[in-house]
Amino acid sequence: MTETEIIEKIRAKGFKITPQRRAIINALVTADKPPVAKDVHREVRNKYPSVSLDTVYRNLNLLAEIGCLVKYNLKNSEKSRFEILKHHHHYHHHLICLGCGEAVCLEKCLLDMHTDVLKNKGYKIVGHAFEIYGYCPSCCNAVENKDGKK
Amino acid sequence: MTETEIIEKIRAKGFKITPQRRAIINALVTADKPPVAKDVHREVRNKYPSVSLDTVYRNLNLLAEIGCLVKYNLKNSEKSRFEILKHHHHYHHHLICLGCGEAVCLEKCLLDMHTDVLKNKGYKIVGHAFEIYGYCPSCCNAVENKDGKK
DNA sequence: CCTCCAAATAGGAACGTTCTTATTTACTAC
DNA sequence: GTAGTAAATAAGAACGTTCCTATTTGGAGG
Repeated sequence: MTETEIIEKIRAKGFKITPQRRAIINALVTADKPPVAKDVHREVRNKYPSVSLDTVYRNLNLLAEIGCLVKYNLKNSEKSRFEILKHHHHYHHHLICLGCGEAVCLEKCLLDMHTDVLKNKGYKIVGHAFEIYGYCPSCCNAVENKDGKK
Repeated sequence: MTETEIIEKIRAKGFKITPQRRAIINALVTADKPPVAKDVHREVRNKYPSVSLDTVYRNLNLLAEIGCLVKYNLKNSEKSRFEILKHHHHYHHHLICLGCGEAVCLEKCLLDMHTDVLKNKGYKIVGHAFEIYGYCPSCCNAVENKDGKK
């Protein structure tokens, strides 16, 4: 997803385009790897020194809610990372070592993983979590426009 | 898993049995639903009023590391819940509403979900995360005893 | 161009969780 | 039993993230 597409989507949902918001989006699309909030904050401060960390978080979460990026925690309660959605690849699978915390990102999708990938990584699997995000029936009606927000 | 089995496992891994630890385990196995850390803390303080929250967290994380319970966050960065492993059901699947935050625990396993469950819940799915926990090849060697710890 | 209002912001407080440090305690071997 | 040692503890500081409040600002409509 390009910077322009993201800005268009924000506008379409009825949110405003602020200089801080632009700078945050720019930091995200130009990052080499999914940054943590502080990376984005540091980057944005180069241009706007008074931007608050809260503003960064608010915008990262907004972008996640409208489906422009995915937010994920590699290990339980480590810092969150924020990755702009390229193509339409909503899946995000990780193979995480409980010993050292190292995470391997898996490019393949769910079902393939079970058959191929897991066998070949040499990991000893002790558990997994699979969570699905969406809108429940009663929220679905209110979701089309900005009402999807909390 | 019973209280006795858990204590045996702790001993087998070379960790010590303290009164606080016993009380924490007891609070976990007698809870009706997976508690958050504060629930456990409140419960344990009835017996040992000076137990610190840190001690509760340290023990909950230890129990997760040795595979006696699962720790999970329903929505991104909500509080963690801690569930004693009954049977050998390592799977933990949730259907989470991005609108209201309500979570439905799914009893069925991964593959079934795709075919049956998702269709019938009336949720509009916008994404999911699937994370696998285990030990990487280089950690596997050091895992048999307490070296599996950080 | 002005006005107006919802949305966005900065700053700091609050929350959940982990870390640090100094002290105490459970187990082991004598 | 006693001594020695690694592990566990309490207390509070620190960290990542969210919330609260008062102020400012983007953009729609006159």
